Amino acid sequence: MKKKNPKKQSIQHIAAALQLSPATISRVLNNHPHVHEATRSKVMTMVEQVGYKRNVMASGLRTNKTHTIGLIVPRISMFVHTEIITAIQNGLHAHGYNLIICQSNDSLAIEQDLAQTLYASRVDAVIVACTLFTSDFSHFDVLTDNDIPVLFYDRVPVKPYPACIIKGDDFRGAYLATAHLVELGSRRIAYISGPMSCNIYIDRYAGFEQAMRQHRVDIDPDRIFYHELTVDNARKALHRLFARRPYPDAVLCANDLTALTVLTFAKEKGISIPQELRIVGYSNDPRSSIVTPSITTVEQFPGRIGQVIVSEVLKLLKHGREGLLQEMAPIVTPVELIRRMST
Amino acid sequence: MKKKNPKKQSIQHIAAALQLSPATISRVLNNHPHVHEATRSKVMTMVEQVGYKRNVMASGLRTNKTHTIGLIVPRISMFVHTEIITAIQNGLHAHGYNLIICQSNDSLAIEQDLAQTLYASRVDAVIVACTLFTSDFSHFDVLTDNDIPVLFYDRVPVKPYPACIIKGDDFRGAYLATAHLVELGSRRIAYISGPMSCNIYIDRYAGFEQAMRQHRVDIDPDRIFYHELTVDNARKALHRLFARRPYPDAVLCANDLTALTVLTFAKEKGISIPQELRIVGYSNDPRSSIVTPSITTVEQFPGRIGQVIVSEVLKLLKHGREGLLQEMAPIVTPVELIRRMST
DNA sequence: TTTATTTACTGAAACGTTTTCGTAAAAATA
DNA sequence: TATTTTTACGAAAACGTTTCAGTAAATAAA
Repeated sequence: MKKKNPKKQSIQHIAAALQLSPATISRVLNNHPHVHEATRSKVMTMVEQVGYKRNVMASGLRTNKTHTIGLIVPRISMFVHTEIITAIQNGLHAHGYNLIICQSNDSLAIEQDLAQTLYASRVDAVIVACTLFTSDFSHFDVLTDNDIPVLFYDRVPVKPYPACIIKGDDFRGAYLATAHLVELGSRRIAYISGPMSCNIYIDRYAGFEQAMRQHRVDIDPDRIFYHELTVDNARKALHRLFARRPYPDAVLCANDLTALTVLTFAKEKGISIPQELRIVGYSNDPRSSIVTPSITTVEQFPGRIGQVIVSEVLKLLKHGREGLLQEMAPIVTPVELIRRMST
Repeated sequence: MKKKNPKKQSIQHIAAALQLSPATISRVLNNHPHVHEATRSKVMTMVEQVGYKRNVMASGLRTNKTHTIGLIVPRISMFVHTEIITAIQNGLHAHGYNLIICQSNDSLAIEQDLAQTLYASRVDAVIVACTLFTSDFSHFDVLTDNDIPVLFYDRVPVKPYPACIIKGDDFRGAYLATAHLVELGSRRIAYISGPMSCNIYIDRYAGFEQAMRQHRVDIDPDRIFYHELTVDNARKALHRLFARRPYPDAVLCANDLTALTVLTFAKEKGISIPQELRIVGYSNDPRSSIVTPSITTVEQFPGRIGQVIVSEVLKLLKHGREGLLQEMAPIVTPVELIRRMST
């Protein structure tokens, strides 16, 4: 049973061994009609026997299809992205596609480079979650101009762009979270947002604002912060917030890392959660549920987002770009507020 | 500045436009010697102007190099793997390589399929962290037989296999953890291990055993469990452990998820940590540090493991397989015990 | 029976590179 | 000046597949 040195097997070797032409082998392999049943099985057994595997470079060169999808994401270690990527990877694999995963590290320069690289690889489609700072999207033109469909999710272009767009309902998520705080009685609500160059923070701010206005609660600009959502930045904001009284009675955070940082800070200062300060995060990072007290947050259902992405990508691959033109309206996926001990 | 319809650009179009032969363009693009400086710059400006990007399928077909590395991993969402993958991806990208990431979902059948697929894609090398249940490795033969180097990490073959092997010092990690517990006074130590089909659990058990023996503490077989490290399985084990007295006074867990489950269980039962029960985990999952009490665990330095993997892969790519033969000894990366409140 | 249609296959070109071999022209050497 | 060496480039083959156009045989229709 040991196949020693199977060596490079090509369609031609099979053809020669069977006294057939390469064309026939190819037809068998691609399930083309007009091939005799006897030859088909003869070929298949030989293919099995020598362990032939199609060379995707050769076939890709000929057909202009790689059966490979490119993915650009800021960081695969961010919880929501990890979950979404897992769903995408499993879904695409089930349909015979490979996935090339790239990380931009939230650097625009790297993102630009990656778009070029993925074009060079002639992937069949590209899925992108942008950098925090991507406001110009022309580096993706090389893809769209060459009929490689592009699909954005989560962090998507704010300006119109000829691509499929899938985003969470960030407006609603922030709206629900804010309304929840107000209904519990909070009035001095602080909001720690990400940079407003990114659609998700624009939308979340809008949801926050609308909830505040509808409930006739004033927004204190001194309690609003816009910056990259790192631990350091969160701590700086907290020092400002608790520099003088009155302290805020709630902090709405645009991600869970920031919410966790607020919780740690509160414990250090002896501020009781939720009695003196309520905390809400965003994304339902697993850490938010195991910490004490557990943190109220907004679930985005990353697995479902991944499935939507897969089905949209497959649609684009099947119908080419004509399907795109009418489908320019962004697809918005639902969110849900998860109430926990921090409120 | 708008480049409308740049259309498929090939080396031949550039050649035609410049009255040169494709060979010359190729030489310029690959920095070959013996090309006149004037023509070189002429070609480069034209390449820039029309936005030409090499078709890697064509060049790959010719050179048998794809500049793509395959990665097979049980789940990208497992913390250690997420970190390692991030390091690998960044490291390889810096050297001009793409990464195709695949998940086996801990299924041997999928892993076998993926090995085939990656061979079909003619990746330049494959990096693998095996399934929990991979004990036969012949499905990777298709790669090694065709001179595609294979590199295993973390979960590696237990039998000799012609591949580069990189593993954490699981023996030492478990030894340190166990010795730590014994030195604190624990004597009735339970150990929740993963299935013994996998090298990491074999090694960890050996480390546990050696520490127990050296400190002359008896191992009670009723307090040892071998199973997939899920929450459900952990809870079953805990029910058995706490079905009758005397209760264990420490639980050593082969991963942090299990340690977290033990912690939750103890809180439910009103068992005080660490006074009545000490807990140690493995891997330093971020959750283990933010929970109260924080959990003592073993740090594996995933970022460093990723760097080692990258440098070994690059070595293999540079020297081909001859370097492999002498280098068959596994590379072992260090670990460190992190003491926290749970002990 | 003859003619039209279908079936089963082959030959050859094409996809876009890289690379070997060959050959002029230029430069160095005699 | 004549000869050798070096430099700069072109022609063409090759990588392994797919597919178009074509053909001989088998089958169906007339």
